[in-house]
Amino acid sequence: MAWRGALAEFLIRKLEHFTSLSNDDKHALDQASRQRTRRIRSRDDIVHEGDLPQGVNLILDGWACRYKTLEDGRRQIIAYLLPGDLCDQNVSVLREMDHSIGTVTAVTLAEIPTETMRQLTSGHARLSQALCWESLVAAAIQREWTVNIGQRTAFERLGHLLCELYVRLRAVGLTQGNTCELPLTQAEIADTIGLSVVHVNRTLQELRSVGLISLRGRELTIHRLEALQRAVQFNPNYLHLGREGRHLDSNEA
Amino acid sequence: MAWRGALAEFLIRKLEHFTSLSNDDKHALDQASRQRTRRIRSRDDIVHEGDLPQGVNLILDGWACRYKTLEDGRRQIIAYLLPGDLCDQNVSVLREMDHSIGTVTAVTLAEIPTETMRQLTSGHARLSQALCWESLVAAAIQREWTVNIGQRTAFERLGHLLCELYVRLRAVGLTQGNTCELPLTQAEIADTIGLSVVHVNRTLQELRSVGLISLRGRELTIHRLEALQRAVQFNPNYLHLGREGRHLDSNEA
DNA sequence: CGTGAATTTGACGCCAGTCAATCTACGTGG
DNA sequence: CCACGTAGATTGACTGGCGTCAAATTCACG
Repeated sequence: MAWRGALAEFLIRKLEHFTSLSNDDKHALDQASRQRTRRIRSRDDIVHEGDLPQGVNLILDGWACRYKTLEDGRRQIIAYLLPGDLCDQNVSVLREMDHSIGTVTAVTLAEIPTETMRQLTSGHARLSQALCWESLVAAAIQREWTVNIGQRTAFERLGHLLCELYVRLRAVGLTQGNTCELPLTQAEIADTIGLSVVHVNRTLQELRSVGLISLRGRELTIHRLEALQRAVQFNPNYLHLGREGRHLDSNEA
Repeated sequence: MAWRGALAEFLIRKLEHFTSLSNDDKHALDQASRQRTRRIRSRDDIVHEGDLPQGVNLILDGWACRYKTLEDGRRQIIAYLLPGDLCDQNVSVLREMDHSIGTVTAVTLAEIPTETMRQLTSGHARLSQALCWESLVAAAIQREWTVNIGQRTAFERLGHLLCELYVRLRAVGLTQGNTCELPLTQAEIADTIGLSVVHVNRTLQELRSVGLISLRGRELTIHRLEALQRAVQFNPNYLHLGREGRHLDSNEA
């Protein structure tokens, strides 16, 4: 696999869950990722609400999140940005960010200029569709979060979140067997699923005590993924990882 | 105003909150809306989860909603689609709908074929940006709903929803003074903001008793919009209605 | 008017929040 | 190498917002 080690490695892996890309596509993506990279330390802000949107950010390494803060300090984490995730392919048409983006761990990201994005999509039809797919999936995840927070119990919410993160990490090759990293504090989890820290703690213990997961340090293990999925009604269809663009595939690669 | 009465009237009005469109742009939009229109009766489904996505739907008249149902019957309304709203500009790259779309009232919609959309965006740069803006705003609304359900109290959630719907309707000219239609049952409101019907009922009474709103039949009046906005921390910036594309404006219209 | 849907009300219970203390892990400086 | 400081995790006691159940009332409409 020639693209292991490419800066855009995780993005390429993710997009290949939709369709296969040509070497030319992959090369173009990797080149775009090399123009300007930045390293941001843990728990720091990348973008502030109110900022003028800049070009597209691609997470190369580490975890970040979108979040919004209310006047009285309540905070909601709106999305997690994992390696291979693109932030805001088209935000540049907006004048002002309506939320912030901050890091969870130290993050390396590629800043892809708007113009480079334009070239990428206009010159590579397949790639353009794959990028479109990636932004549709991001929207689908946001919708699923609405369902998760709106309808599910604490137990289901938390289990659902863990399932999603595990499956998304697996899609980019960041799991080892049934374990993956989970660099979130319980306070961050709480702000993600609309619960208090105390209740997150108790619910985690419940998930552990029924033998579904282990969580020690920053390492999550899901012992029985199928069982967990059933218990929390996690249906991965919204992640659209089933090579839905397979009718577009060619053998050129 | 030449475009009053155009089928795409509401969409045009909405897009003009972003930038001004040329007569050519408006004409193209209106033509696209005339190719195929459909009428769907109240409380009926337009699209089912699992369906193959079809072309783009434009709501010409009436209210619809996106929703998702869990196995045990719990339902979450994920978004409201109001006149002028486009559903899924690019879904055709997905193989399967991950949620359903149903009507709230009787709805008239225009089905715009994928190919027509392509022509619209490739031949009209300004329009293309405006449509991009509209889908970014839809995503921003979805994020705000996550915040709303995740962090706010029942009182705030409900007030916030009412503010949003009022402001969105006003943006397409569907308000009269400080009143607008609200064709939702309390059960639908409950499934929207993650509360029980009973509690929605009590919270509505609370909003009425403090003199912020009236709601009789299908008619909502917000007596003191500013006060309501403050009381529920509604900040309309996420709707991006401030002509953020104004630097693109020309005088050609 | 009759009938079912929608709204409203009351009583009661529980899930999850709050407050506050304790424990643990870990990095830092003496 | 250990004392100490701090962030994060955990626990217990208590509270309250919101859910559930069930009945009553009003509304919409044929």
